[in-house]
Amino acid sequence: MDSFFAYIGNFVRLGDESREALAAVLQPMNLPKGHSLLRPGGICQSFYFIEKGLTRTYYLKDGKDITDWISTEGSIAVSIISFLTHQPDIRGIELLEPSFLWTVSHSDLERLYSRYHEIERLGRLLMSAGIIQLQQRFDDLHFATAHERYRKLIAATPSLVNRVPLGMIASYLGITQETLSRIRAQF
Amino acid sequence: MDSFFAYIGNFVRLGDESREALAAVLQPMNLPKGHSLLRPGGICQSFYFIEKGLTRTYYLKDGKDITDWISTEGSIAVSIISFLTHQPDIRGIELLEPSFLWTVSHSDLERLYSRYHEIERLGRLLMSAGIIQLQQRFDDLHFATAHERYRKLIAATPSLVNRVPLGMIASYLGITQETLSRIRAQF
DNA sequence: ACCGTCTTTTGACATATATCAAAGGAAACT
DNA sequence: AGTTTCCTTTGATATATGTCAAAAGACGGT
Repeated sequence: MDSFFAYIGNFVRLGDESREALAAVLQPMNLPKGHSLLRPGGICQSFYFIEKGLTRTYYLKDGKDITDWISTEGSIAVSIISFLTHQPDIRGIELLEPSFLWTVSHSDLERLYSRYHEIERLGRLLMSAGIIQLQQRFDDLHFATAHERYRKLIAATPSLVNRVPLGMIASYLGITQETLSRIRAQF
Repeated sequence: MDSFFAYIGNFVRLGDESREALAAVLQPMNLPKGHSLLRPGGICQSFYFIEKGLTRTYYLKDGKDITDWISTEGSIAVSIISFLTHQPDIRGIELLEPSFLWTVSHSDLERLYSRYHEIERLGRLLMSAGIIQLQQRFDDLHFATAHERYRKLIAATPSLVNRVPLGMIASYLGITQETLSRIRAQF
């Protein structure tokens, strides 16, 4: 639980009351590799803070499996559009490694938002951080070559190369597995 | 001002007090075509609600002018990373048509966030809507062809074709002007 | 109405990446 | 250890899009 609050601490300093209220809704989960947190086409009812482990968000497009996002220790896994709109979305979430997660349900979070201004602020800041992340990834996809994108990814999270199958990294970068294999072959 | 509050009303129903506090910080601006709301490399100190007119957010990459976002009547123009982080960013904002805008400064907004839980909530919901928009655009860039992206854009906002130069639409779609011209030539 | 500037189209060619196919390796299960 | 399944590499070819260049067209100011 400390790792979760350390993460939260990057965004806001909670008072005792709201901190305890938030702690009270956290659900610990210990799950095996391959476990599905959300099936494609379902509604994302919770977000997951990853204390230990690795997840990916993915979807199927024309029969191909596309990795949309990879979440590592100390970050959050969620199907964001579904979580925010409460509508089904094509994205699913699965564990790439046995993982220890803290779960927060949408309904609990809504209740906390209404009751605690501080937590509403936390929500705003988490969303803001999400926009920044997504915008930066968007810029990369828009105007960096596949080669540059791969270099940036391994610079940011070197361990992924050994933890995530090549095909998943490739679709995350917006290229095919074959192309990534060739990029890799030239350093 | 009504158009601004109509927009806000999509997200949250403000009480009288917070509504008046928000109204009090709105600054109307009437500006000519070509006016620069933010110079590339500057810090985005405000966001702009467009009551009438058209803006684009852009940046320079390797000497090329890239249109990052186009904002039309009834939406918001802002350089989001700079606005949120208070850091300089490569993006600038300019008017593509003479426009009537409502400006909200970052510092006013921060004060309102702290004072009114309702406005903090509004901020959270605006950020959430921003993530959804950006994610959908990201998905398109990732896995729709240039042809599909162009069709979607004109389906969503047909008037843009006549209001925005081709080169700007092309870079917004992530392709060159020549490619877009050719796409257009085949319907 | 004219001139200069900005915008769009068209052409020839180059290149990055995709697709299809098959073989080689590595990991997992019994 | 052996077998199945998954993962990665390599090859040949196809395709979408980019780049460079120049002409044609539209627009705005005087």
